Amino acid sequence: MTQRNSAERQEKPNAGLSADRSSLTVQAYRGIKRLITENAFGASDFILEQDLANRLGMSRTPVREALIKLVQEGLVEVRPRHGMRVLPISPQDMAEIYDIITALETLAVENAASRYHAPETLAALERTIADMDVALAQDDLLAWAEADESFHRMIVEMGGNAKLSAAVSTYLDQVRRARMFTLRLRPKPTASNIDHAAVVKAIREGRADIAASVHRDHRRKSCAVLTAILQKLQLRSI
Amino acid sequence: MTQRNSAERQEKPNAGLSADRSSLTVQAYRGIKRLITENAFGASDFILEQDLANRLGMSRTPVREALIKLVQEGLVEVRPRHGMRVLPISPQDMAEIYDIITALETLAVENAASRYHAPETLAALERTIADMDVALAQDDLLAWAEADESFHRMIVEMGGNAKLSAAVSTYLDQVRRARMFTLRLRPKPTASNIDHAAVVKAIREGRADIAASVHRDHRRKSCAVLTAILQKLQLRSI
DNA sequence: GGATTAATTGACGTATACATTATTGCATGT
DNA sequence: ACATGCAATAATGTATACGTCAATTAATCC
Repeated sequence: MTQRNSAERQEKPNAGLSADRSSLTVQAYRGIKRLITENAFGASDFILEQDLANRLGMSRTPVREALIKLVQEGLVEVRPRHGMRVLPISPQDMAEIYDIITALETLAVENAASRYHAPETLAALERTIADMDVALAQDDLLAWAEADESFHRMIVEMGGNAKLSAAVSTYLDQVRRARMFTLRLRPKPTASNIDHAAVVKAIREGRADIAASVHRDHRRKSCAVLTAILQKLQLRSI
Repeated sequence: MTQRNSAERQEKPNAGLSADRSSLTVQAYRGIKRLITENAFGASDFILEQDLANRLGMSRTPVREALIKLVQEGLVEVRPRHGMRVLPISPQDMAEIYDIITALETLAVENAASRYHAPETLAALERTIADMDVALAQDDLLAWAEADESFHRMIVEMGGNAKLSAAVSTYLDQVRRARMFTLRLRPKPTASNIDHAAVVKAIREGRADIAASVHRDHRRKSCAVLTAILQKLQLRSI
């Protein structure tokens, strides 16, 4: 009778968050993704499935399943007898991905401006702008990047298209490493918040076309800055 | 000893295309996708991993790996003790996906108009338009749909952003079933080719903004027609 | 008789075993 | 010394084994 006592507390509301309860496959997925963002493996060296399995304390099966997802999300590459590696990003990749992000976020912002938003939502949005200002004043670029990403995530969410949010999130993951890399190489992003504020204003006023065009410009500027840096450094890829 | 004979001929140069040489996982992927588009399983009934494995003549492992991909592409759903099923599409899903497709294709068309294209490319493009006219004249809606999809695929390719092409393709897969379903329920799409021709003309002339806005309108009209049908039929989902 | 609980079933998640095949290193011949 | 081919090695792709847990059925209690 190894059945666990049915009196055990139900954890339905917490289901998604409790790390233990989730399957090894998703633990592997999260684990590998984490290792990637923490740059635990030097760019462009290959890691074998078995090594990942050892490191994560599980067998190859869930690792393989996680890798399939990560490959499809464009985060890693798997070469049959060499293992997995983080996909390097060339300036052109960067440009292509940013093009897509720009189009998708612009759509989201356009939709967001056509919808009603609770005052708290808009307040939260403006809080991220304030956070960015503070971070910038303190020269805390990491905090700035985090707040910036929050802002973008929030306005995309406000568009009300879940599939769109998911897609944008995937593409942001693809360029995160490159963005972090350039964070200290780019001029202080002081102008960003002017754009952000303008977008929020347009959303508040329901001016979809203005919100869209401001946001499009905003992203295009970012893209230009980042790709320019990558190219200047003569880096074929990161 | 059911292992297949190792004396089998090498087909390296043909690797990607020969069905035999490709891994069972990709065979499973293609096989299941094919079964879906051929509507081999009635919408909304669940199929177990083992059943799929039997049907495809392989073990559960490659089936599971294929399912992970299909889930992530938004084509199917897997419920732990019920099996896999084709994801039903509600009118709202349809609208959300079309919104994304519209944004992405519009970007591609805009890019396409800013690039040079070989005369053969443009000729091939116009051939699909002719094909659609012929198909429509003969009331061959299936041929029409195929040519229409070719047209859209080609202009997206002409944008020159590979990741963008892949993304659009994924989203088109998601709505293909619904589109096929409505094919005979919608008014004859006679106006489509007017739009298509206008897009090609704008691309030829390098007028990115015109190409973009014409194409956006084109897709929005399609979306409106299709979602209207789904709603009229009171179908909560397909 | 209805509802709650216990037993049973069987599908899934994961680990492991195994055959295949690419890569690496070595030996051999020119 | 260099290229070529063969053997050894090792990582992968796939199958299979197995424990776990959810869903269903049987059984018990009020």
